[in-house]
Amino acid sequence: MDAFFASVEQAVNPRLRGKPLIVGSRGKRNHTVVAACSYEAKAYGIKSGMPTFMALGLCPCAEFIPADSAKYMYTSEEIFKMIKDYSWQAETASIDEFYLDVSICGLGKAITIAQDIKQKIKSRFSITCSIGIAPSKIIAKIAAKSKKPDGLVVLEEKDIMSFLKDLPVEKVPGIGESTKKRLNYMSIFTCAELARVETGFLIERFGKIGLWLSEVSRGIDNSEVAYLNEGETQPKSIGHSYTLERQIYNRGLILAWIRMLSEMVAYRLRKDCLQAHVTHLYISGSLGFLNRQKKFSSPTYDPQDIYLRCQVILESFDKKQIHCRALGVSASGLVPAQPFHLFDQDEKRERLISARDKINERFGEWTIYPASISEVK
DNA sequence: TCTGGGGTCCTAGGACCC
DNA sequence: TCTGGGGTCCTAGGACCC
Repeated sequence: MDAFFASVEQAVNPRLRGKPLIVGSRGKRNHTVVAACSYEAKAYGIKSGMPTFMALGLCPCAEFIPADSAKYMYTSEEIFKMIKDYSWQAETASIDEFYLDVSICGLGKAITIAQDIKQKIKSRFSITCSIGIAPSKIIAKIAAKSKKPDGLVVLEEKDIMSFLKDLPVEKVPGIGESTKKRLNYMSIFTCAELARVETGFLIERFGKIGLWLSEVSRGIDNSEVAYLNEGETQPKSIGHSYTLERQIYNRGLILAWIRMLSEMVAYRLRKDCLQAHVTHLYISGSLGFLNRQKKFSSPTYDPQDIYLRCQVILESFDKKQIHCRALGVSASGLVPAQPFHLFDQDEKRERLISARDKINERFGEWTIYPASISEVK
């Protein structure tokens, strides 16, 4: 999709069309970054990932809308339902990117399918997308990105090398800031230059990534598009984090935030019918970035357990006073949830948690919550 | 106003087991 | 006499993506 979040907002709200629009990742304008921006905003030099205050500096008249992820998720799912009718091999790569393997159809048919998809998306959602058609996933992705918005780029096997020739290495998805710097330091700036380097040398320098770099610079990517229904993909981790307005020192307040995040993580685990063995706690502040994880023998989706586990991890941090600016709680080592009725108390606790979920689902989240989080809610 | 929040994958070292 | 080798699991941290 092109400028996905911003396009969705402009589609549902005619007042925003034709205007520079910034979709922020959180409710408040300050203290957040640009999650997406309209093409009108891009014209001012605004980019996603940029702090909002900086974006507003470039274009003070830009409209600011807080992100509404439920809306984007719904649109994304509806688009995928449309796309998967064209092939058994259809994959969701992210909220606004999909892969479709239509290689059996031949190139002519592939182009027709692409035009068809573009037209359907436009008529149903009033948003545009860019499509790349190529022999591999990574080349198709680069092709799609090369002509936005509303593009359709076809790259046949014979065109790939000339297409990649002058492409800066950082345009390849998977080559980020750090790898770019290392490559540039070796005087490697384009894919053609990368392709000339010996594979062995790249492996020596970059390990497993080296082999991938070597292949991708030659347009080689043998990864397959996933088959539909192929392993209902279960998340590997579930987490929430929060950046505070300013540093806090008060241990009680830090614990209240941890409790709040534990509640959010545990709720999502229960929604997905999962339990977690591993709890992660991270805190950034004056001590730098602290990130610790701990595996526990019994899996849980009980917010109280996650909170207590975080406290165990917190103990392992420097005992000195912690100054905290941002904090996060996440859960991994996920397994399907099993009701555990080993003791009466467990069963009572389960009933309590599930009753609370029902109340909050019916009357709104945080209708009932632990008193200990009242100061941060 | 002074840089978010949600994830995935990979690597390396230490602990531990047989 | 004076401590191997192979494997797995756990943890921390880096890089990357949208």
